[in-house]
Amino acid sequence: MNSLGIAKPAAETRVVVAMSGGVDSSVTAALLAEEGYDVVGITLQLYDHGAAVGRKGACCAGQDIHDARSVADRLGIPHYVLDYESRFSASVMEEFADSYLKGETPIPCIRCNQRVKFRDLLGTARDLGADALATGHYVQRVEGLAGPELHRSVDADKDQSYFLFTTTAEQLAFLRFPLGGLTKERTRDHAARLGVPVADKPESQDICFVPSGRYAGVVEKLRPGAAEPGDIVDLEGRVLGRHDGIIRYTVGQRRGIGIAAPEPLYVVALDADKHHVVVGPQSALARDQVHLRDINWLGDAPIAEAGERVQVRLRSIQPLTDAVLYPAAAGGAMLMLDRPVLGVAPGQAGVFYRGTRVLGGGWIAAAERRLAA
RNA sequence: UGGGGCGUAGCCAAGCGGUAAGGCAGCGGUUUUUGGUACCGCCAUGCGCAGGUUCGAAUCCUGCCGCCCCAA
Repeated sequence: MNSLGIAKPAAETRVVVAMSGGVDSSVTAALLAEEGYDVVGITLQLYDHGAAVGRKGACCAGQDIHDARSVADRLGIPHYVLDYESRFSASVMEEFADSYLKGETPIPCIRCNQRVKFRDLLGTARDLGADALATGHYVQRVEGLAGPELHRSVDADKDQSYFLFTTTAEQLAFLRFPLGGLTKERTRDHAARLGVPVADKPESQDICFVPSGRYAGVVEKLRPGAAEPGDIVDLEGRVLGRHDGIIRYTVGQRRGIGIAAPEPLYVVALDADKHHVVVGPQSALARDQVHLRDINWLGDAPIAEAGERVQVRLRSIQPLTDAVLYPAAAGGAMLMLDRPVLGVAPGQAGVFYRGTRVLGGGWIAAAERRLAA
């Protein structure tokens, strides 16, 4: 049994590494190559920055691909660039735009993992005769009694399990995450030690196809006329001001509303039909009952009808909240939170944990406040 | 045009003789593989305008301008 849990010598184990051109995936490839695995680097070309942003000469995607190739050359491993632009567009960007039109707050990164990296790329890896697909995600794959389990990374600050909740048991069987047990600092140490060319590259943090955070422009590009102006109203429906399109707002948002009031105003809801941005005080954001759809369940047994005690994360950067999870119709679920959470936005993900283990997750469809007892 | 009140940054607003609080909005930053939240920082040489009193006024006085209210 080798370090990846496969019953073959490393040299006879082929591992495809998804190389983005960043530090993490580069170190992933480097570490596996150092151990003697038959590493094949693959970089996906997902979009054309020039087209997405409507301007030429800003081809960050191109630079990243170039970086990935440099790393592969340095490591002496084969490297392929695959054109996944049409798949990415169909599987991620179209839904991204439509989600905004519905007044939701999508997370394209999860769709990308679910529908591109862990579906299409994983299939390609199998076609290449690989034994596993490795990525630079900060999550852990732990062999449990009933098969591989998904766990949060050792480095709590870097944990990316929230973005991987859609990973299925079948995908997990084939996936490996060599960085899950490392801290970011140790990853950078490895990068320096192994002479990875991108060791000092800064963290990426925006949506990859939305440079400089101007996502509204991307949505308008994909859905011309999407940004219809409308009223900003309070909880009673009084008009307080105007906005340039609900696609520019998200539930829980404070800045950018532009209305002076005795206390800060937050976006409480988005009404796509009326083009209303509903605002109110922070207290109006409290939600303790959350409805989820398209649940991916990774527990050993089905969700208990009587309720499943879990901890949940409803936003990527947010502390875990204790809750009870109940199964619902049509592959959905309902969460009863022990304490109210602020800014629960439809379109975001709700991910369940027990200890460090990821039990699954779903997409937030709606959230409400139970009447205070 | 009799009586009363008010005019302080984009909005609200404290100050009532001692050298412009605070909140909201806005801007900048930190954090962050999703716009967000949170946190930190910045934001009126000037208080409707013009004079006067005073060592010193947004705060006192005079005039003007502009709003608002009351004239049953």
